Amino acid sequence: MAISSAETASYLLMALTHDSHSHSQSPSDGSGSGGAGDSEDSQTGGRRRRPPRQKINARERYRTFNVNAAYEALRSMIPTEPINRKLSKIEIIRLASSYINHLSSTLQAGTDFQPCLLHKYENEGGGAGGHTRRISICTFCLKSK
DNA sequence: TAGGCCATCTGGTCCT
DNA sequence: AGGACCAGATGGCCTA
Repeated sequence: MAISSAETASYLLMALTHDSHSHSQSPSDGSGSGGAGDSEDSQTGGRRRRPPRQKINARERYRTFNVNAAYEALRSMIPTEPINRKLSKIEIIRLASSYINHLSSTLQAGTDFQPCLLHKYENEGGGAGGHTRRISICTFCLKSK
């Protein structure tokens, strides 16, 4: 995947507009890496004839591309160390959620020094409950100094 | 080498 | 009817 996202986008758009008549090579046309790989299906031995899927596949690739672009946009808003640390999609979602909580606590607490901890204590009356509670340490609180 | 992650294909369902 | 969205299946790549 050494292709820039701009190139990928234009390629996907091309694939969409010129929908399907190209059985030619492309990063993955027809049978990429997954699935049954027989999008043509009816070759020599095949009896059934399914409608061509290239156009639908191209649309799905374009949709996936847009989803990934959204992931990238979200990723760019999450501070990490190092700044360009690779995050999986599930990490992006979890960290983004956590970061939103952190920012929200920062607003409520009026400080950016461990706001999540402060906010938690304010909300819960400082731990008057009798039983021990687990204190979850916010990743972003740990980093802030 | 196993496990995690990902892209792609595909069929189903819902919506316009 | 066609497109968007989704989930399952599958195979490739990468890392511990």
